[in-house]
Amino acid sequence: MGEGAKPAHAAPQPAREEWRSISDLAQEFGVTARTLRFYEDEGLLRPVRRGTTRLYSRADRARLAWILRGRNVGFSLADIRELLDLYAPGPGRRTQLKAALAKSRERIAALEAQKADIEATIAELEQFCRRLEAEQARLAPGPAAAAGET
Amino acid sequence: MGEGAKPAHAAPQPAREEWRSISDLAQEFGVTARTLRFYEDEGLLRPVRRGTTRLYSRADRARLAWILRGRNVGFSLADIRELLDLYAPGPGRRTQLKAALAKSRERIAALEAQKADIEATIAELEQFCRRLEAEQARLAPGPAAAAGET
DNA sequence: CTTGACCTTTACGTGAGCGTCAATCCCCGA
DNA sequence: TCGGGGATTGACGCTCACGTAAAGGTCAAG
Repeated sequence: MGEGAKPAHAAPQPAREEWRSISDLAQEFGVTARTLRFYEDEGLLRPVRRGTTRLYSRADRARLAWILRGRNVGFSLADIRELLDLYAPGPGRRTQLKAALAKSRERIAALEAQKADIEATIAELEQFCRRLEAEQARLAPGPAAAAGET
Repeated sequence: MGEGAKPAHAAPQPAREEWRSISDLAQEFGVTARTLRFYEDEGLLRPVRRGTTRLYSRADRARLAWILRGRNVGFSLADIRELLDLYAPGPGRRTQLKAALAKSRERIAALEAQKADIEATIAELEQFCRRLEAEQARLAPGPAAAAGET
């Protein structure tokens, strides 16, 4: 360990924040800087600025991870924004609570269905793989070993 | 049973095929006719024609179900076409077998990852729901029962 | 001071996946 | 016979999620 020189009296803050530039963050998450700026325009991220330059905190990174997971499960960016907004400020009013609860449950139901579809697709692909393997085995030792295996 | 008049000497074919028009099929699967024509243009479906009119067989319906499931798990139409093409003609050559196997396994791996993301998202949403329910319970019986529950 | 590596904004381009006319055709029952 | 309802093929439009210049600011090293 011990990457680089540190000032002797270190660590006043409990969490060291470790800010990232946009290109660092992009590389870290396997996206482009364009994508991060786009997400900011869409209201999904709000990095702080030093001058005009964006700086991403740990919270921003966690948020980005959430966003990318949402994207990977098929959420639109609007969906993701809605869920993040839902998540963020514990909504005080009861009607809002009910609405948030309903939306969350809808999402959950849709995700369960999607999960079922994924499992079905995996099952079919695996069966297909087994068929291919059988075919492969049928071809290799079958025709009296025509081509040489050295 | 007994929908409509049938000729007396019925059922020579084992499978009755039950052809569908494009709008019937669309309604049955909850898509539009436009979508079905588009999928045909993209090489995903090949219904037979009576004159110029499309007629969809049971096989077409099964294929469509596969397509829609693929779409629902996030496959692009190009992905779906590739998988269907892979599926269809048992490719004879060993190199093709190996390639098909590799692609299938890649897909499976991606789907497993996606499934994990979905499960994680479901878990978070469920936890969020529990928080909302707790909040709800904290508001209802708390402030001396202001609004009446009859 | 210049160069180069970053950062910024603005803005137009792109591919996927359909939606939406428009014009035409064909068949079927009143 | 004449609508009317559904089928067809274009062809253009639109949204989403970015890609891709273009044109410029800033900072450190050489």
